[in-house]
Amino acid sequence: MNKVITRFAPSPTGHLHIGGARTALFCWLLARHYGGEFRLRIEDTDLERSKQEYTDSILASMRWLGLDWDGELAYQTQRTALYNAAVDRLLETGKAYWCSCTPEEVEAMREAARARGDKPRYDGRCRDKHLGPAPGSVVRLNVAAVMPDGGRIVFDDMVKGHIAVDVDELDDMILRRSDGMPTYNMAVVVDDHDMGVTHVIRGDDHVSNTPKQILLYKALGWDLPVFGHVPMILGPDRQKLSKRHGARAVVEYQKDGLLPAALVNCLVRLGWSHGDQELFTMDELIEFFDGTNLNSSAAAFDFEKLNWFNAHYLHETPVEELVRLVEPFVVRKGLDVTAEALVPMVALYRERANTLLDLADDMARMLCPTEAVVYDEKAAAKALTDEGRAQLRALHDVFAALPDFDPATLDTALNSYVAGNGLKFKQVGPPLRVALLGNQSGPHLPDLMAVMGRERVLSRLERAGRA
RNA sequence: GUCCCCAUCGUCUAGCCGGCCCAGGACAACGGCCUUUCACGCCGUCAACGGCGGUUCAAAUCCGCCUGGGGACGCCA
Repeated sequence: MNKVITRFAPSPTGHLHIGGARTALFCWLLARHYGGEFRLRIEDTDLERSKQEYTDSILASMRWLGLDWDGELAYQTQRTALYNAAVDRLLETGKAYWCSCTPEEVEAMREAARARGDKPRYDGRCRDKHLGPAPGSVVRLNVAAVMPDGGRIVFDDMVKGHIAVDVDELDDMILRRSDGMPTYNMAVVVDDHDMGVTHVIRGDDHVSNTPKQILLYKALGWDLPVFGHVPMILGPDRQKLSKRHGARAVVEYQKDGLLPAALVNCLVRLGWSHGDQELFTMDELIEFFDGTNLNSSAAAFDFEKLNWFNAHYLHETPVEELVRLVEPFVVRKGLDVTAEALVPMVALYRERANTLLDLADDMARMLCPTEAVVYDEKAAAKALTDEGRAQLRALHDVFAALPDFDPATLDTALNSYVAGNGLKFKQVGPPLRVALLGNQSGPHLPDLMAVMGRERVLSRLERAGRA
């Protein structure tokens, strides 16, 4: 088998969204699996909507996901000579022709076709006029010249299987726009051929472009790559993913404190499987992803499952690594802590957090000024009774007098206080929790207090104990 | 409207060259265990082959139709 070359070709008109990310992931994995190349190409021929900031954002998201690319980044706007040469060749061989119809005229044709119940299309009226270049003119493909006998365009899709379309369904599409820029289908074919792409994997919104592109390969006399059209990713309501479904862009997940490993794992399972296995390391993915076991039906994105993946990877991440990852989130909350001080806190909360943002929230609850602790209404009403406050005042003095402030000492002190005063633990535990963090959940009390430190604990007990 | 694609638990999916499947795994939900709280973890329960016809001794698996969903039809990509 020749070297496998795949490519991801986003257009810089927005951030990298999860659909594109999954396509990129599949392309990357296939290339890595076969020891081939994964190329990246920026499709910026739409001068109106393409923005450098989006290119930068897409690249940043790719790096964050761990999808590195081979060779130079290609920009279509810098490759116009290539497209022009191909269009000219088509013109010379009669496989393409100049068309002087205005957009309005073409739109009228489409309307007429629609009215007849036909597929809206260009009627080919300039095909035999032998027009030359003129301002406002475009170049169109001469389908009849490429496929004189009509017939069908057939191809075997890696994920969809056998697909066939009548040549009659295709019209003389524009290859070069009046501004001299190539159209999408033209540029894609020229680029994929020039870059030696062997496997074109993309979203299945492109299946209907494929016969058109195959026509171009034929017109140019080039070998076809293998096509693979992966189904779309839908929202939880099975509708097309849109803003109202929440985060779509990879950067948003990054901001929400998701781990790239979790997003990768979640995305790869949307449309691909390896038996019953759910969790994969990158190495395993590379080993198993060979282009088979791709699912041909659309999948709904499940935020809950992403959350589960994230919690899993978060719990697996070594504490030191986690500290490094959570630090920016902690800083963003305006907290002033050193990484060193964060270590025991992260260790304490790692298992109960689902995202880095959760973890930062937990840090904030421990580190904020005493007066900023927010008491959960229900918990406070139940725990901060007159009796509860009295316990807190007594506890304050017990803890203040302790020789050490480590978990063992605190555990003993707390238990002997409870036992020595003929109390039940639930008379002391709940008020203590509310005093410390404002709510009723969290780590084991002695561990929590040891990590928070005596000063903070006493200050919080003092505040909550005030009548 | 025309063309193309798709169809297993609420969701992601395994199975789909027919019998091993009165359909397996995971998320969610629910119940329990663990626990001085909350999580984590562990155990368990609920839950699906869209409909109708064929082919066959036998169909989730093959074929047809229907229904439903999606996509495309641009001088966007």
